[in-house]
Amino acid sequence: MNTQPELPHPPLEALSLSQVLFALSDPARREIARNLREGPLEAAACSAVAADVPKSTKSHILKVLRESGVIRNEPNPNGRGRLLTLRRDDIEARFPGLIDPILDADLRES
Amino acid sequence: MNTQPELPHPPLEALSLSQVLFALSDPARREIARNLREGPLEAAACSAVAADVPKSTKSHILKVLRESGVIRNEPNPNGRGRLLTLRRDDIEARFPGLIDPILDADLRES
DNA sequence: GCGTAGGTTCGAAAATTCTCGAACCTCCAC
DNA sequence: GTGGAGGTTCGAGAATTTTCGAACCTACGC
Repeated sequence: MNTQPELPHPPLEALSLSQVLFALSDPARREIARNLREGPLEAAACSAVAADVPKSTKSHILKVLRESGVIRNEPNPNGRGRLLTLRRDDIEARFPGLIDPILDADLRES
Repeated sequence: MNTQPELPHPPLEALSLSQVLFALSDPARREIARNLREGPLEAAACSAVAADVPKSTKSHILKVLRESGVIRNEPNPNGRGRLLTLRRDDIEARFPGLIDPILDADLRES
């Protein structure tokens, strides 16, 4: 069985606009979120904003995203590592119309 | 004539998503932006997040909003004090659909 | 069993942001 | 012109965030 640690995630009602906006105010964190638009990804596969960022730094990035409720970070049920999921529906339920313009904007910029 | 200082404002093309999101990630700053939805206001009239906040602090709040391109802060052409304007059209042009969900969300929360 | 890939946590140092008093400026009322 | 209301800037200290190595953990391949 998989005994990888279950990390805490804020429930839907606890999502705070300030925290979500803050989490998404960083390009590296936003890039992760954008990577997850098409579906869940293994953390390892997720564009770590370049491979040269230390593990602990990447872990911190994921932590901010997770604690703000932007992503879910769970043990990968059928495989190694962890599975990242964009909490799109939750964000949409709590802050309608918010997430798409944010993720779309980056596409235009680059 | 009015010799009140003209403060620098980023041009439309220079608006950065990161800066805008960061500026709006603070409730006090967001409240100012929300106050300006219906039109420009004198800075003094703008809900300073309570009257007990020191002038320099309020000035700093306005600075973050101005430097991120969220608001305009100009000498009041016909009157005392300064006039604050939400740069709604600029933000909308650069980041379509972004500003309304953010400002709407707070209404629901309170 | 051993090594390694993938990942979290804990400190501590560096960088950024926030807060606010003091000094200063401009306009207006008197 | 004096005074005060409205507001910016500067500087310093407090608080928050970021970065990253070190230590540690689990799952997997061999």
